[in-house]
Amino acid sequence: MATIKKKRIPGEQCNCRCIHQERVDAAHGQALASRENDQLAGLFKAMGDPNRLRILWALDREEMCVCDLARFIGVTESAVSHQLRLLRQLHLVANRRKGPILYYRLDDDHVRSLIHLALEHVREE
Amino acid sequence: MATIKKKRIPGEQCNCRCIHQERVDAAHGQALASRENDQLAGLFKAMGDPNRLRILWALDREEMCVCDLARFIGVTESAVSHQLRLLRQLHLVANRRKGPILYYRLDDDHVRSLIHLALEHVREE
DNA sequence: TATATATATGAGCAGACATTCAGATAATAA
DNA sequence: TTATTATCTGAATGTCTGCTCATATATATA
Repeated sequence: MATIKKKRIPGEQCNCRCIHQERVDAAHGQALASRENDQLAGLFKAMGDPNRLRILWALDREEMCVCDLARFIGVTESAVSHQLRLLRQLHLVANRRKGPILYYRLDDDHVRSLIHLALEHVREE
Repeated sequence: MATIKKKRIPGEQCNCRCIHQERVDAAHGQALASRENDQLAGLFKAMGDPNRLRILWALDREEMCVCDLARFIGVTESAVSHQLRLLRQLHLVANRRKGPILYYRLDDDHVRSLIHLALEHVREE
């Protein structure tokens, strides 16, 4: 019996594998909606950059302006501004204006909890 | 008074900004060690990919083999295997062998908590 | 008005990353 | 042994991303 050439055709899948179809079906049934999964991944990804994480960790203590944060993590204010925009869009940080200065703070208690929970995991090993 | 050209020299920073030096110092004093910050970011980043998140979410229900997961998320088994290696290294998943088949499962309850906590944040808006 | 400062934005680039393909291992059965 | 299957690994590749630079916008002051 000749080996069947298994080229993957998009949308199709061969059945010559050890698939537990009932598990795959169950997983599909329970899976998050694609949009929600992406939102969730987006949140984790936002927290998954060392510098953004430094920003969040710092803002957990007290509010800081862009200049402060730039000095703190050692990058340009532009870089910080770009990152803050992303964090703002995800409702992770918020700001208040005092004259020309914008003071940033954490926007959500979930962030705190997420960081501390993750820290537990990391410190466990 | 002529404007001073502000080229950033690595390691140096100008003092002509609205820096709240005491906040920067406090932030430095409280900051996570660089290594720990990177580990934490690594964990979030690992959870910050849509397909890896799908894997974790699925394994939260029941253990699955590589083939199942590949079929479930619609990528090659190779892709899943690469992702599982990363998740294994971070102690997010573990496996048990049954003959030639490796059954993967979540390795840590923190993962569950992290996902559900993050979901709360996402669903809040 | 003009000037200075704090922040934001867009372009461009170098490095990181997720995927696929081809081939290597590991386990099982004939 | 050989053949088959499940998984893993390395290389190649196209895409994403985080940074800097240059510039624009917004606020305050002279």
